[in-house]
Parts: sequence; structure tokens; C-alpha cells
Amino acid sequence: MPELAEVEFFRKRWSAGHGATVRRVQLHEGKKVFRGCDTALLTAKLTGARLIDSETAAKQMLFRFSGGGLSRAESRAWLGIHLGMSGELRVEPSDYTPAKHDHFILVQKERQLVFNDPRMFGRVQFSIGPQPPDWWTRIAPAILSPAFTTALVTGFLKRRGRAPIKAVLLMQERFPGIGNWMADEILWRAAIHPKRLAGSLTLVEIRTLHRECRHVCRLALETIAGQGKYLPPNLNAHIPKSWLFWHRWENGGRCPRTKKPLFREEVGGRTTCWSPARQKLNPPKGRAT
DNA sequence: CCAATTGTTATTTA
DNA sequence: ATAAATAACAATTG
Repeated sequence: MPELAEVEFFRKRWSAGHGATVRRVQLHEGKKVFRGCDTALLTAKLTGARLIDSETAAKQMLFRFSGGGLSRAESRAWLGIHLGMSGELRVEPSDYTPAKHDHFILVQKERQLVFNDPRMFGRVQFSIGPQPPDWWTRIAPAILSPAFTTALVTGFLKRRGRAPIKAVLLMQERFPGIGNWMADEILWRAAIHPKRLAGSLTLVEIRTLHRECRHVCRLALETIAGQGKYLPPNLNAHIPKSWLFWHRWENGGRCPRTKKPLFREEVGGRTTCWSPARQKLNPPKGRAT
């Protein structure tokens, strides 16, 4: 499920545990979510450590710890979580009994921080050291950062020129945090057909696409993850009916803007929904880049 | 039994 | 050699 804004929603949930010590680490040894992770080390170092703070980048979360089993030279521990397709983070009371797919739990005095992931496409990573690890700093600059320029997008679309634009929007190395529904939402707002080849977009279309990438990211973060201290009761609580989001899976769903029927088909390996009345396959007049 | 799922990566094909 | 398409991963649901 989780894309950019949902990931921020879940991180914000766990922020209830900021400042508190981890009394116990509970995990399902050998599960796929721990691939490449030294779980013995993780358990040793996080037990007794304090969760200082956290942040998100793209579809990843980083939780920072100090104290506990960490030596002075080691300084900090860094816990990375990727939610994959079906992962979620919850906060449960201290007397909570773990459920089947609760693969990783940080037990604090007042609460349990739970990572649940039935399909296990998600991932837990762990590193030690004074600075954030490579797997974190290597994440591409955020779409909402000044580094995400139209020039960057133009260059990328040119290199991926033979791929449908829908597939290109899913590439995390340039569009960090965008997933299937956000890509559809962006293309729908930009009025660009998902099957258009990336290299065929005109300069005007690229500018529109760039703007809608930022717009959808900003709106989704505000709407799904809330503002300031506020956290919505659930992921979709405040998503307006005017977004494609609500209609893309409905059978007989209609475009919120044109009121004409929506269409679904696999594009770039993923089920894609668009509004044929709004998103045309033939490029408009103008120079392709 | 078949097909589907808001993700990523390894492998195969062009 | 590069980039695009496909398969695979795992669990559950309709």
C-alpha cells in the first residue's frame, strides 16, 4: 500500500515513541523482511537504546537511536524500514499480544511499536555509526526539494525515452516515493496518457508533469499524513472525492472532472487507470524533447 | 483453481 | 552495452 504520504503517516505514528527507551526487541528470526540484516546485532544494540527521532525519504523511514548497547565511538544506531507492498506500522498498548505478521516490535514502557507485513516485500535495515548510512543518503533528492528541477526531469525522460511515461514515473531513482496510485493521479491531473513514450513529451507537457508531481506530493502529504502534530484517524480519512484515487478501482468508475468513464489496463507492468476523455494518446502540437 | 494486490530486483529480451 | 520487458518474491482475498 504505502507510497510517499502513507509512509510519512506511518512514521508519524511511531513518533509517539520518540524520547522513550526500548526495553525489548521482538522479531521473527529468518523472515524475509530481515534479508541482509544482522538481527542479533540489531537486538543487542537497540535493547536499552533511546529512540531519538525519525524521518522519511521516498518510501523509506529512518529511526535514530542512542545509548543502550552502543559504545561512545559507535555513537548512533540507524533503523531503516521499507513497507513494501503490504507493510504498516502501528502503536499498540504495552499489554498487546503480537499477531501473526507482526515481524518486528520495539517494546517501550508505555507502548509497543509494531511493524506488520503479511507479504514481506518490506525490509528492515540496521547500521551503526555517527552518520546516517549509505543506504539512506543514496536516496534521490525529494520531489518537493529545490533539487527536483524541470531540467532534471527532462534529462531523465530523454534517457528513458522508449518507455511509457507511467513506467518512468515509478522509477525511484528520479521520482522517489511515487507509486502506482500517485503516478496515475499525476498523469490524470497533467492530462497525459500513461502510454505516451517518455521521449515524446513536449516541453510544455514536461513542465506540467513536473508541476503536478510536486502538487500531488504536497497535497498527498497534507491530506494523508496531516499537518503539524495532527495525524488523521486513518490513511484515507481526508482524501477528497475529487481525486482520481477514489475512482480508479471502482467498476464503472467515472472521471471526477469529465464525468466520462475511466479505463483500466496494464501499462509498464502495473494496472493503470486513466480518463480517456482527458488523457489522449496522440501528442499535442509542440516539439518533443 | 485462477486472478488480483498502492513494490523492488534479478533475469531475459530487444 | 543499454534499456525495456518479464518473472519472481509471499500471503491473502475474491
